[in-house]
Amino acid sequence: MKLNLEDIARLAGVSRATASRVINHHPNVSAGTRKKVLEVIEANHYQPNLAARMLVTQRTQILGIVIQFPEAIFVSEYVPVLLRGINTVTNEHDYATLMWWERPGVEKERFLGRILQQKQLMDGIIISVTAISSPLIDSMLEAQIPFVMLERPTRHLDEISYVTVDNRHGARLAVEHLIQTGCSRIAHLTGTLDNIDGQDRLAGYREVLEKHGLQVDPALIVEANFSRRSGYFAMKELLARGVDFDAVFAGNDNSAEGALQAMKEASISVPDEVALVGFDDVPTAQDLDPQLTTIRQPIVERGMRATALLLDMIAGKVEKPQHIVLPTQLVIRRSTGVLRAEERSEE
Amino acid sequence: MKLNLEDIARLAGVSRATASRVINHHPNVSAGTRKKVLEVIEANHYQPNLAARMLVTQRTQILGIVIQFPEAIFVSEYVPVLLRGINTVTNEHDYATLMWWERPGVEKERFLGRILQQKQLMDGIIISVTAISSPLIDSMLEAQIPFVMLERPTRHLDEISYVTVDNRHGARLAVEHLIQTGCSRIAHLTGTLDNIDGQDRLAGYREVLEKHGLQVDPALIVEANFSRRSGYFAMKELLARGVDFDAVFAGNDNSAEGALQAMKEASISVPDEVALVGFDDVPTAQDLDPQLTTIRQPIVERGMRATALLLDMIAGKVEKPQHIVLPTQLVIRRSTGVLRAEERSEE
DNA sequence: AGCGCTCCCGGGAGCGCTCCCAAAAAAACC
DNA sequence: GGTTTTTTTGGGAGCGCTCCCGGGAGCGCT
Repeated sequence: MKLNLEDIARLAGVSRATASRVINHHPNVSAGTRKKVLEVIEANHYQPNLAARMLVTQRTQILGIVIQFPEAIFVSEYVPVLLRGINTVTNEHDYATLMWWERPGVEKERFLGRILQQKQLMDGIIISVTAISSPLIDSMLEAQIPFVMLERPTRHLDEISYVTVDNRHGARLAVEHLIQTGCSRIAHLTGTLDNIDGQDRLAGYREVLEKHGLQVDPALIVEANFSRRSGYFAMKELLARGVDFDAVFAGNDNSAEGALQAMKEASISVPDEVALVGFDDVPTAQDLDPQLTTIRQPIVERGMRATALLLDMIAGKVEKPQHIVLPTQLVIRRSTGVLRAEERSEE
Repeated sequence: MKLNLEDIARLAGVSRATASRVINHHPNVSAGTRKKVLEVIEANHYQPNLAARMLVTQRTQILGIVIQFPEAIFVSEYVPVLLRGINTVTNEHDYATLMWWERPGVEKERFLGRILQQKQLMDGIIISVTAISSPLIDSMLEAQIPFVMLERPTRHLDEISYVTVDNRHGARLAVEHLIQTGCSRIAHLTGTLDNIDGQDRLAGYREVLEKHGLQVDPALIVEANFSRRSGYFAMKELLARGVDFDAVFAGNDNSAEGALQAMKEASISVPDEVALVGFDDVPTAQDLDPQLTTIRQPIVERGMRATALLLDMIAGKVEKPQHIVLPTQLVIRRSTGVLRAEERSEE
């Protein structure tokens, strides 16, 4: 009962080739026949068979998204916002997205095997990994499948395209801001440290302290992993250490939120006693009490640019790997005490 | 350079048909030729072309997952845990998953159109919607595509398969427990109320109160939406109302967490002054301080069962729509004050 | 030896589409 | 009006696979 292109062509009184042209928006079809064919298609709710099309075009119109995040980070706001960015572009280009979500450490080989096995289904892949060195990357390179990373890789830099943000610069902005507001004992709750974003933010933090002749006190650095809970416990740990501090630069907004909660429980006032800066500027950063000063990274754009780049690569429009670094910017809110309530900047 | 089945057959000295039999584990192939063919496949890293296979078998080996959640709920732990359950089964059966995530209210028609357009790519679909009435359901029924819902639908009950949990019973357990521990002014922070799960939990709450001759006080019911933030603000709202209460039954663990935070800020002790019960038993329920008494629903199993059912439907093993309701169970922890620390039950 | 039966195997059709190429029609030009 | 150019159309091959069907080899039995 399902009609195929042949049927449509017959009903419209044209050849299969012409009907195909209409469907694929080829220019050389007269207005009359085009209209005729479209009517028949419409009347019969015809939809071209995608498998057949894939077979001959060697294109699937599907993009893979590989996310190697632990659940704790998967549930952070970063992921859905990123997905939103990716989807914006895929939707525009009629691409579907095949999602691969791997919890690190869980059946690693099988995961990779499965991706490799189904790689034909995807015209290209967007990869976001927390762990810096992943066998995935090597496999992708070997498999010759177009892919774009969302983090700066540590190896094969000149063979891999990626879209990232200027984490180091952002971290510098954060710490500079804290210093300018008069803080001198600045703690850092790190991000995931086998993740390049986390490393870069830590590096930026160190850099600014050194530049200002402040010593980098290991007692002020607590390792966390970008999750809210880790921020909470890192802050508890920091408090337990009994060291003196007047500001906290958290690895991201999530961990900042956790840290804030821990400070509230310890009756420490933000920003009066301790200034707090996050990173990312996820939507909820503005909803915290106090509103969170943070480093904005264009998450949506990060996803969009990566996707657009990937599509260009698939289309053969990109000759050599592209490295895109999006800017970060300081967004000042209440948690660093600079603004009085009436001065709060609007979005 | 890419080999096809023809090449493999030639290299192994057999016909294409025989090579195909080997690949598809057909029985009638002699051990010798099977071995031969497998060797050639192995040596050349041959992978069958999925598009061609799809074209002839009419199967894609892809499952669609449609999630209609706002971002706030998407980031709750429920989603990744559910996905984990689904993936467990799809992985076992070599199915890939195409994910469609819709933020309610955002370009609804286009979303539906896209799914319909690509429905051929999916052998079946798993649907989880917050909004009770969704045009999606009607479209799916009309499109004759096998699907399983993760919530009990309100219409077409006898045409739709679903896997849900006994929300109402769970809610009853929660409130009964609170009453047994001596609470009488029990507040409820509802779940999303245009969601059937949320409705059922509210209904269970009402039912138990009435059964015990306690009046259902509207002042004790605050609408929330399953997100942590909504729980936080709902609790603030409840406190602002100035009504007396000695227990809170939250729509889920996330909102319970938010409520807990609000109570901490208001210096209300849980469980000493107010007992708190959640719903879901997500992993972090045990990490809260105090650990959260909650109603456990088998989230992973919910995903697994739905997926398994869907695969059975696709295989034609299911003649009429199935309705699966998984049990819920009370998990008592510190937040209802029943257990002293040394009595805490282990998992 | 002859018969029937099972077990293996190969030939060939066909899934539904795109795209090349050549032919036909239309348009443009002198 | 004839010729060249451009535009529009159709025929046919081919993408890589599965599966039906029929033929042949091998085996056991009378």
